[in-house]
Amino acid sequence: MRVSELATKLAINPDTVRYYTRIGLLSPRKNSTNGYKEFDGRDASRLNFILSARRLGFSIEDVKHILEVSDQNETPCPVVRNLIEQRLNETESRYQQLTLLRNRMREAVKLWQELPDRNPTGHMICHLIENFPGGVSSKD
Amino acid sequence: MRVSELATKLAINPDTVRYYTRIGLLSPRKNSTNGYKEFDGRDASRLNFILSARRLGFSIEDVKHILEVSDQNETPCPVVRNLIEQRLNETESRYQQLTLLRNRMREAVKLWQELPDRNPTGHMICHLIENFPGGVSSKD
DNA sequence: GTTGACCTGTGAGCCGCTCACAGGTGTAGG
DNA sequence: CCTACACCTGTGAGCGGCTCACAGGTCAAC
Repeated sequence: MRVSELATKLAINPDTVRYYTRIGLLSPRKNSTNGYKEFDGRDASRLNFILSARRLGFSIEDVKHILEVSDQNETPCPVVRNLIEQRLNETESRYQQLTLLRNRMREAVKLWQELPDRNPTGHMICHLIENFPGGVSSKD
Repeated sequence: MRVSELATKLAINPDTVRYYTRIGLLSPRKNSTNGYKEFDGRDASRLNFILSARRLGFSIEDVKHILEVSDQNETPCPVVRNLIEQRLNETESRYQQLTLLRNRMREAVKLWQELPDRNPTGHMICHLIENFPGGVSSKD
């Protein structure tokens, strides 16, 4: 199986397959006559694993680590349980940040419907943005 | 005012001030004897504007665009209203994605508490990850 | 033999900083 | 005047995870 066939099978970009190979997550044989990558069934399940892990929020570095353990025929499960706790914490934190951002943006859109346009002045570029609550205090 | 003083005043990294200067958002005078950047009050309010805009989810490119309009003494407000709609849409979409990811991760953590560790096999690297519901269908 | 769709490896681009580097400058203390 | 030492300079690279661009090789069908 060559790059594009594998990529099509798993519904991803061929360049992603090449990329994973480049960074050592996949190790296809190379056709000795033309140098093309040749993937087999094991490569396909390996790639399938990588994609599943990515969908669960594991980083490429995490995946690399998990594969190293598994490649030594040790169970990667403890590592996996450990890593997902960390990644979940980070995700919760990003989620909070993003929720706050979304709320600010929604509030801005709503608030700005009531406000007029204004020309910039020497110390004000856009009053909509600069007067939006939550900026750096100006009585500093 | 020099880089570090301005950075301290607005509680950001001096390198960020340098970066914004580098990409043309800020244009401090240069001290002719030593080449150091010299910021004045207008630079400070400009930077304050940039930071406020960033906190509202505008991209650097957006900020650049808004500043260009404002620098020609035109009101940037229509542009600002237009841009925030786009950014809000993108943010809502990222928010949905992140919510789904967070839910998958939480569910995985919960589900995996009931499941044992297992050694890798020829076609399975980590059953926790590969058997997690929502992966690519295997009856393909 | 020619077309045209595939393949190769490598380098760069995306975003928004942040850090590293090598060297110049400013200031306080001896 | 000399020495520390903290600051400043510009530029280049690194982060993550791809994605695209490039120049050229390969292969099947006609």
